[in-house]
Amino acid sequence: MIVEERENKIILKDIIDFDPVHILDCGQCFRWTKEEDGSYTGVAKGKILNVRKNDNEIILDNTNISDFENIWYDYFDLARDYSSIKKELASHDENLRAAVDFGWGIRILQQDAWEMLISFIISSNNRIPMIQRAINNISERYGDKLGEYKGKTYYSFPTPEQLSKASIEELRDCKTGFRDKYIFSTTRDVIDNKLDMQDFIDMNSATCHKELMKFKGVGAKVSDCIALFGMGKYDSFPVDVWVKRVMQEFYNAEDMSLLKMRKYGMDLFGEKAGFAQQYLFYYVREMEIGK
DNA sequence: GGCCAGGCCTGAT
DNA sequence: ATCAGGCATGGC
Repeated sequence: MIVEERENKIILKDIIDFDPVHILDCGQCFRWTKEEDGSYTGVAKGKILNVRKNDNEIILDNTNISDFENIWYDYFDLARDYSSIKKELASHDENLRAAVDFGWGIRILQQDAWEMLISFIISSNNRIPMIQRAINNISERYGDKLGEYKGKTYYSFPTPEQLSKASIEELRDCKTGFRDKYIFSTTRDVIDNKLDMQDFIDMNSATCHKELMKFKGVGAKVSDCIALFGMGKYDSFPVDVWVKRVMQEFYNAEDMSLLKMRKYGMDLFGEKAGFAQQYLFYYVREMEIGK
């Protein structure tokens, strides 16, 4: 990969295993929107970024070399060798090979742990467009105004302190539905007990998973998503309705409870369970397999 | 109008 | 430990 700096842009040449559509539309993030020109604009770490692909180049617009090195390099997980991950998964079984071939450009973003905690509480029994809307509402009302890009205003995701200003009713007004009280409780928990998300990151996967479930609104699946997308726990295996279909259609798990499917997936794919899950999720959701 | 969505909580067994 | 039933909201 070659990194070139231009006016307000970073160009990544000879980059492999990177496709903005696969990465930003595979359900792991909720704050990226597709522009009319096919590029994606989103917010992370208090910055607005636009991403697009041109042949074999990735163009990061509205940034500079300093932010690329300090923020986006890690955010897009560019230090990781996805070719070897895909090779290992593809050799595991034919279904995984098909899933990896289909979502070849997926990378697991290194997102903010606190943002993942609240975002995936909102995700429970919800749909992705509705989740995005609720998170945008929360960011607009309680986050910081970051600026404008292509005529639209962007806001940061609120800190625990900022979100603690919201009442349950105000959270309901953000279209969080019945999850309003969970968000309120979790935020109070973090503030009142001075919890540091870094402490969860420092735990081993099993402990982290168990501790996250102590928050209201966080069950096994939501805990796995927070650990996988916000805490670098790549052996997590979130089982949602789509992965449930995968396990039933591809892995003979017809009569298994969700909790047993989770353990089964972790046993099958080991330390790469999270990557396997993400390729499979994107594959079956796009193909609508099992629906 | 019924069903479902990146499920979780509560209460009953 | 496991299993119903309920739950906001909106698209199909």
